[in-house]
Amino acid sequence: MNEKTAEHVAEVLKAVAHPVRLQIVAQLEAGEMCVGDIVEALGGKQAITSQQLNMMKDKGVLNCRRDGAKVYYRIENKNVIRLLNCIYNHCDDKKG
Amino acid sequence: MNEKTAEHVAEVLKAVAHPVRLQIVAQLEAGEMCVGDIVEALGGKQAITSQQLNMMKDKGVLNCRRDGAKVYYRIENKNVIRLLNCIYNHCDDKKG
DNA sequence: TAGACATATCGATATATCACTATATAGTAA
DNA sequence: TTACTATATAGTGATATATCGATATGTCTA
Repeated sequence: MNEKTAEHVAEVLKAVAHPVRLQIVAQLEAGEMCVGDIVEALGGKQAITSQQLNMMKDKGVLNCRRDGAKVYYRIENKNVIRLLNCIYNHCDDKKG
Repeated sequence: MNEKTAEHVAEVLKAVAHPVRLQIVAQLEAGEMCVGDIVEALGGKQAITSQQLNMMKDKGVLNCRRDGAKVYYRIENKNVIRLLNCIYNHCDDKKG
């Protein structure tokens, strides 16, 4: 793996390498959600959740659209889903 | 995803979410290597490489065995390889 | 317009990570 | 033992990240 690729990949991985951000992505796997619903679903704080959503959007993991007062986030980088599946397998392996 | 799982997964992701550590893992995909050879292959510094190897070992990503004066590291968490493949696919997608 | 609600941003602080030098430890060979 | 090679660890300062309360911005409705 060349250095440029490594740096880009590390960026994407860092974007999701956080407990709350992983849970956000897991939530969004089922479909887009607005900020308020994500906050409620995960029991987080509004400001922090918004920051994390924006951060993942900046890194290309998520994208969003505004509908009236609400902003709906969705997974933009579909490979993140595959990544999550790899991780779930890992957890299964550790159990078995 | 429950919080406990999310925390564990985030730990593993953080362990590889670094350009040099990604390159180390990519190197080790072909088989075990001793520290000195990894240092030489990636052009890093001895101390830093050793720290990163130990860090990934602590997180369960790598494991090692001593053979005389040399210490050979290998990938312990095979799912990290699958993870890398997901990532490579991601890069391909971005190009195409 | 005012007021309510949804989301984003600011500014401070705490903590974590990074790369680095110097040094310590472990093993080999004389 | 000494000298040498291989690897690990300690201590430091710079930078990055996390979290927080407070506040700003955007959108709707009346």
